[in-house]
Amino acid sequence: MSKPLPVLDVIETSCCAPLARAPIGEADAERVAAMFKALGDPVRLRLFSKVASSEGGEACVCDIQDVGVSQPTVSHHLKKLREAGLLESERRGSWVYYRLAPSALAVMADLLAPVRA
Amino acid sequence: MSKPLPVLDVIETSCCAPLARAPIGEADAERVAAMFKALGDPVRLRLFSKVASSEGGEACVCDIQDVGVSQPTVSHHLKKLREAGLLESERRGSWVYYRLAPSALAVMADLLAPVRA
DNA sequence: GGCTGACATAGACAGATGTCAACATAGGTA
DNA sequence: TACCTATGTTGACATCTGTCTATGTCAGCC
Repeated sequence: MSKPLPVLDVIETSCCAPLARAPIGEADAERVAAMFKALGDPVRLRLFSKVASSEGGEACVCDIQDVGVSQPTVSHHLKKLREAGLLESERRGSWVYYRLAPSALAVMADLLAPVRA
Repeated sequence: MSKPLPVLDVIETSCCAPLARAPIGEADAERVAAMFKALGDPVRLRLFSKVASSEGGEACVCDIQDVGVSQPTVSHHLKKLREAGLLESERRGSWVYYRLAPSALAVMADLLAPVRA
């Protein structure tokens, strides 16, 4: 197995086999679906992409909140992304900075990895 | 631009830059979010994984419908996966076979590719 | 202290979503 | 023809979700 040890409470560095390798289990499906669901909204996807692509790996809310919805709605979506384990946040002075959760991208990319015949 | 020509009606073989490379545009976000949204339900994720991991690359509905919900609900979810461009279906005799849409996995995996610093 | 800016929370609301039972359809078999 | 099996469709329902306005909280500045 390429999964040495389950590290943290959320999905860390690895979760399960690629979706195309073996049928995902019921419990794993629940957790993984929550991650994909978080990206399943256009506004959240844009916020996530803005954070992920921002210089220095983090972005202040004020830098990314121009997505066509109200400020509370932005805050609501960022919370969802945090709860899904995709983003982390930290307050510094007046501003709150968001950055990618360490292995969020890798976990999802692994799940979607094509299985060479 | 690395997007020579939009080929089909859905996202074909490529859509846009990885989420972590540049902020995704509004229109692209709409289309991509629909794909992730389709995987954002545990039942759909399991159905998708069952099809994707099935031998020969395709599976009859009767082989995958044991996911804890009624048959109409399974049918409903498979339709959603089809509409999202993730699965294709074909009727052969009494049975309907589902298989992975050609580049579905690759498109999503590319979007989630980490951008090496 | 009071004020202002940045962000989060609470509550309300319309619309979307997941589920089921009932029905429809399509193909095989007799 | 009639019947059965496999699957899709319809309509109804409760719940979830995205959005807003209003309000709260926290930090800096006067």
